[in-house]
Amino acid sequence: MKRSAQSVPATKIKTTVEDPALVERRRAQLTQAAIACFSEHGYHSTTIRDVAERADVSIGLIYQYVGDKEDLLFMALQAVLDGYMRQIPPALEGITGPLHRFCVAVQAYSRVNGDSVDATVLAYRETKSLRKERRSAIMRKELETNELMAACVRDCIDAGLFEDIDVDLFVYQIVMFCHAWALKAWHFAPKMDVDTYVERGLRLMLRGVLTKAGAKWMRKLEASGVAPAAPEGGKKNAGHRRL
Amino acid sequence: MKRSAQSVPATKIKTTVEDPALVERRRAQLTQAAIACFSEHGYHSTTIRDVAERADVSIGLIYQYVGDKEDLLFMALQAVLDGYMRQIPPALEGITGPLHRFCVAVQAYSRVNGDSVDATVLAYRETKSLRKERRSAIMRKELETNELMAACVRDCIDAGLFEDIDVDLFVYQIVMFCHAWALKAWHFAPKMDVDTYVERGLRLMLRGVLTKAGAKWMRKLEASGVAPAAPEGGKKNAGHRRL
Amino acid sequence: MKRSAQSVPATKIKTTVEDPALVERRRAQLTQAAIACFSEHGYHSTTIRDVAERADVSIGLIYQYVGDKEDLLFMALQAVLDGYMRQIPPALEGITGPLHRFCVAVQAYSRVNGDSVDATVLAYRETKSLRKERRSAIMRKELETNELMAACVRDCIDAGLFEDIDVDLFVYQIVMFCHAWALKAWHFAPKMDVDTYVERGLRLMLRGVLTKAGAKWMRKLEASGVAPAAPEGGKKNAGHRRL
Amino acid sequence: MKRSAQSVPATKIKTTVEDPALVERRRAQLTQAAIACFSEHGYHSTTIRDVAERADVSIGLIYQYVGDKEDLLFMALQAVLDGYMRQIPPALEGITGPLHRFCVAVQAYSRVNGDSVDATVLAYRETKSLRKERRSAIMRKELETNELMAACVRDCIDAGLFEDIDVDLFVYQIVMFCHAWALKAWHFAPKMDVDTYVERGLRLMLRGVLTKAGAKWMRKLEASGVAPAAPEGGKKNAGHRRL
DNA sequence: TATGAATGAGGTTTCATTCAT
DNA sequence: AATGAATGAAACCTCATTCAT
Repeated sequence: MKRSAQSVPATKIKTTVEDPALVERRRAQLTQAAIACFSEHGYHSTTIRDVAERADVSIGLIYQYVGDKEDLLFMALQAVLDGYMRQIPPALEGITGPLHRFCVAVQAYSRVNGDSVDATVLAYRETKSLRKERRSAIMRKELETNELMAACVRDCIDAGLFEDIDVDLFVYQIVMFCHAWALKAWHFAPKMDVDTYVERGLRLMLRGVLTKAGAKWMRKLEASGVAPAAPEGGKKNAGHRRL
Repeated sequence: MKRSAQSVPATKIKTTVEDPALVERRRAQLTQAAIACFSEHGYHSTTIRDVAERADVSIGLIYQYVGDKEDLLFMALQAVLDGYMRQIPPALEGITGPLHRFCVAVQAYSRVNGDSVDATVLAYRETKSLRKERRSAIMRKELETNELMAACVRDCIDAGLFEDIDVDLFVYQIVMFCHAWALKAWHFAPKMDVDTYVERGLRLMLRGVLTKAGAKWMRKLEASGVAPAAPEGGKKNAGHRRL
Repeated sequence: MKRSAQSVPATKIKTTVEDPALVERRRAQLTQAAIACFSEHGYHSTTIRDVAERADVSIGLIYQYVGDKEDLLFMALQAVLDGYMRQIPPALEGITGPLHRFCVAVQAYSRVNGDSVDATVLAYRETKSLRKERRSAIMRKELETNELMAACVRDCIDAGLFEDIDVDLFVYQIVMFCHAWALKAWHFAPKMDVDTYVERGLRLMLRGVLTKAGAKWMRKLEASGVAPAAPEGGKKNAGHRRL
Repeated sequence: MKRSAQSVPATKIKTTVEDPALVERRRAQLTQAAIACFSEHGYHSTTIRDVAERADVSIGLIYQYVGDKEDLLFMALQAVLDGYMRQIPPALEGITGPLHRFCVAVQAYSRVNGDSVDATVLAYRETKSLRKERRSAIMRKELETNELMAACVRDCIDAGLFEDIDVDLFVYQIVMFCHAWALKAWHFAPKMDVDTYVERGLRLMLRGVLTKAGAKWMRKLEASGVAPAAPEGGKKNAGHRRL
């Protein structure tokens, strides 16, 4: 007696609730709870009851806003990626110098990443737990985010500040470097804070990429404190740490 | 919620079988099957029965060589990391030039990685599914592997071929870059092969690191074909910008 | 991570147990329990736990011999219909007179029916709870059973004992009449026993069907006590009008 | 497992609405929707939401006119049986000849049955899903309906048109024969239409029951076209309709 | 009177693990 | 040492029913 399964776009999520505003609010609530639970114990080890308790709702309510558990994962991963998309553009607002924009973009990226280490790790752990169409949707979102940074890189190249490098590869190198902070937090967190981490890493990576003109601009930016400055003192971890 | 079982080092695995040679053989067999299954479907979605069938043994037999399912995961992850440890030293055998050694080490690393993409992804997905002590054991193993490359880097610095960089950070940058091939295979695999990928990435990363002397050596190595050579004419990839 | 679904004949039932003899034995055990439970409370109101308890096995065991709850229903209904198929032929063994065979077949049929009133009712209640292919399999079985009686009817016609009637319709009339005993047990059971019921009904139905020759034979059979005899003096039922 | 609620006659249904006309209207609306849903998917597989949607009302509204889901089933089954009660008497209006009345009654009965095959099947499937008191109420209704036909039969006997048969048994035989059209629609519907079915069946059944006088009358009726006529042509389904 | 979001008990099913053979 | 049938806890999900609006 199964009811037939309409072929809906794989990214639409079932709900029995009619008020769209309510749906949005509840979904946000559930997504937050899901991110917290999944980050902590992983997707499979988290029960629906866990999420319900975390969100302070009943189990039944969840299934009024979501078709199944996987939907929660999908929503969670989308929200994580949306975080990047949402934070970078505002950070770039009003900034014009291409190199400056690039540095700010990386900084913004690394901050989102640093603020939600668990969520980033979650994305690496559980994206494969989604069925294919949704996995693709997530990947597409990742590429869109990368594109924000890629645009900055291209501007730098066009402005003669960067060598004519492989943009895609370079951007992914930066992204992976940022993610490494989250993925290898057990290694880095005790040694330094995110900003130090990014600062140092960026300097390493930029050295091979900046043109002479780019290097000159960089020094200016460093002087004004908006770009990775040469470490003024105790290299390894001046005493911060967190996580 | 049981934790410590102090008498037994957390990394020892229970068995009811007495012949150590047999234990070793069976465990190897199970580990291979586990890696295959876990890589394909993930740890949680794989059943003991799946592993038993893949290993062509009975379910009961598994529990004679293993205490529980998590042991299989532990064995699998260890084996994956051991792969790196096992492949790099032989590759370095007989090679003396520090820069040459560095390049070969990276190459060896990236090849293990390229040959077992699924296993690398597995490590990222499922390390957190281990209980803490074992997670630490896995991390320790990762650091040991990194140390193989770190030694090469330090030699290059000491030989004046590399600037005086943050070794740890640089090594992790390379490692992450290699892993990215596996983690983002969906993005890179359709565009190029591993060797091209590493070649290009390495060149990007080295430019900021080589001293003048290092750069000279590099050109020599490239000429002799053992190091990332300037692309003579892009293959799949003729249209991309590059360094 | 779903495993692909082979298209097996819709009537094959999944098992994880390898020994076919054991499978058969356990399935029989489960089928009996299922018939009992389903007859008593209906299919939907019966829980798997109910069946497990009735069969004195664990819940898990059931799922080693059966794919899902519907399989239990299918097995139950098949077993019910098989009952008819199994009982009628032996009853006809050695009997040669066409009219005699017809009477014995009906008698056998009505006895199976009378012995498993609940099961017959179950078939009427729950056949629709099966998915289509299986529903068809059950219907096919019903027709096969009817064919046993249809053959007798045809023989009677060929022997000139029955008029040239619509065999199919006549057989179904008899079958429905038998089933009515079960379906309307609340009405008939307090008034008479099955044999009386069939005897009377049969006489009603035969009167319109027997040829003169048939009627003569019938009287002989009645005299020898193998066919519905004229009631010599109603039992429970002395006051009722009768044929 | 709760049972009796003695104060309220088991057939009274709870409502929070005071206007009796409204109650009646709404209940009729709900009953129609319930019959449709239950016939289609069965009682247990139908959700209250299904019924609400079919009736185009809210879920909450249902519970203002009905105590629980079983009430809907009860109302539905009552309505189905009422259908018979409602259709037969008008059909008999003005007809005086006992045999004529009998034939018309059967015809009317079979027509109700033929027009609501699903509903008849529903009654067979789900009557047992009612608690006992209500089941009895339904059975009583069935007997009342039968009584309409029994009266005709008795008149025929008294008029010397029928032999002195067991009225109760004969009526049930006819009723079951009619129901068989619904219950075995999968078998009969492809072969003939209801009227043909009833016509043929009735002739079979009447032959054993009509007295000589009855038979004469019958021929008259057939001649005037109001009774089962001898088939004029192609037996099996001259090409009419089906289910 | 009408609505529909919220609840949570309870059902089906899976699967790690045990243990008799 | 090897097998695989048996177990049952625990997970996901449904849906009758309530109640605030």
